[in-house]
Amino acid sequence: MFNTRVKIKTLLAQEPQNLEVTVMGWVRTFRNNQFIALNDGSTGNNLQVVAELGKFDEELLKRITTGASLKIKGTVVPSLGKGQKMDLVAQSIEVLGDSDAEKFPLQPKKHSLEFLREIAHLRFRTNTFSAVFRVRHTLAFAVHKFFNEKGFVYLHTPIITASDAEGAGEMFRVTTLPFDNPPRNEDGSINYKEDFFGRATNLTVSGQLEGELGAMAFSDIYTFGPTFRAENSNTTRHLAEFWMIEPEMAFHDLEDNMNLAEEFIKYIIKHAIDNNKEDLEFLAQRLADEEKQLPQDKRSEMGLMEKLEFVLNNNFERITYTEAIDILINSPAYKKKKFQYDVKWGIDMQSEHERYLVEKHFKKPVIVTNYPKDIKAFYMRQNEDGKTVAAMDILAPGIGEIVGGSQREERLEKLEERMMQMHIPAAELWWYLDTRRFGSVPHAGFGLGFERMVQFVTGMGNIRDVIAFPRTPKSAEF
RNA sequence: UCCUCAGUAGCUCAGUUGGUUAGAGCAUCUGACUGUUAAUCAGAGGGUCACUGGUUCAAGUCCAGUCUGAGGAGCCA
Repeated sequence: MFNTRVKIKTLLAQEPQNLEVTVMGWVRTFRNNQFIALNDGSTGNNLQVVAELGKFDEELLKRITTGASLKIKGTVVPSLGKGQKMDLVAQSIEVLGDSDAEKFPLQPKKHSLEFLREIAHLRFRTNTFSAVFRVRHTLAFAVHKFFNEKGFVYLHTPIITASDAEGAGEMFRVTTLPFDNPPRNEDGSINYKEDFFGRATNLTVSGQLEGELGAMAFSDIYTFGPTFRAENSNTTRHLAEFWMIEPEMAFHDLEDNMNLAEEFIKYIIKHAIDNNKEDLEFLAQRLADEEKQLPQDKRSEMGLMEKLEFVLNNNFERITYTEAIDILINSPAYKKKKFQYDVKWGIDMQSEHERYLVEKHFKKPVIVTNYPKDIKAFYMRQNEDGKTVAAMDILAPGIGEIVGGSQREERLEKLEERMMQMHIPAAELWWYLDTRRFGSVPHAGFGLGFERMVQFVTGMGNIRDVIAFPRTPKSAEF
């Protein structure tokens, strides 16, 4: 029976009044052959356990090494030292699992994030990663809480999909056919009729199309699940496997969509501040220390906590694509030819353009709406001007696009016409088009990259450090 | 995929115009000390200089290729 133990978070919240308790956790450091910093992951803070001199035999003390797991019974008393309010004076110490000090890779010192990525199975045991993943949990929980409170239905859309029509990127093939000798048609092409599903299948790149089917019955649904892109992307903000949140709402237009997205983002940030203040403060300090090494002009103007409070207390800037282009063309940066890529109406904005708008011009999250139809997906609702669609992207400082969404084209003829123009096989998507045939309604939705949200809230610069076991090109360890 | 940079001890790094036995801090081990806060002090051990090939009397250092990692770009969330 292990359940009689007290979690360190619970213990540290109490006053030290000679309580007798049992704790379990992992050794962070063992100082002076006397003081054990014990952590059980319930909080970033360690419990200081005091092993009084002469009370325990040498053989046991030698086994108290960084990384070892311990069960300790003792009495909680006010600490004589300065760094903590309480000590657990040990009566008994049991080593549950040894950790060979010569082989355990984590040391009580600062490690590079790159190195920790190589030992991702152990990095949860560091201050930084335990904070990041507690915050990640809180954010995930807040996602469900937000939508649940609003009466959304959590819809589990399929991971394996037969449609490759979304056009959201390269897909991973799912098959049970043998690679060395697949069944073939007479013309030499692979015969997918013999494959597991009787057709070619892939891992999903988006649950949106299925999400729309749900919205046409429940009014409001959201998905929150793994999403896969087989792009050869090597950046600090792309993963081959990531988690995406995709709400879809019937009887919503573009403005409703923006309102919901903004409220949603603020809600989950607030939830993290309310529930993980210590972790966020730790991460803020980490970020500040890291930025001290940068030249002044590369440092953030705001600390992490300030940035989050700022986002909560200010409305996101809302501009149309056309206005965004005007701002860029009239910017000092453009006039001084600072942009590598030219700006004119119709272009797909480059990272440098988005960064300028968000980080230099507005200095806060920006929602850009009504993009040219030629650079956006087939399902977005066509505007009256004949040139633009009711799309909206939310751009966040330091991250770039964090949300991509739109009001959907609910008019069957318009949708079919657009699919034809963009060479989307309508026959394959008969089920999708059926929603426009039977009780079609104006509706809208968006996709939010969960890891990018976690990056924004934790201040972590690399997306590989906010997902437990990142999948990127040439990397699928663990 | 493209561009740039990097790969030297378990970790973080230094290593001069190519030249004797490749160094430091931390970690580890041994000992000392004992109310410490990444404890401290003394000593010791620890290297396929990413890999393959080449140039040279001589390569960690120069050249080519490969692999891996990082940053930026594209694709996007």
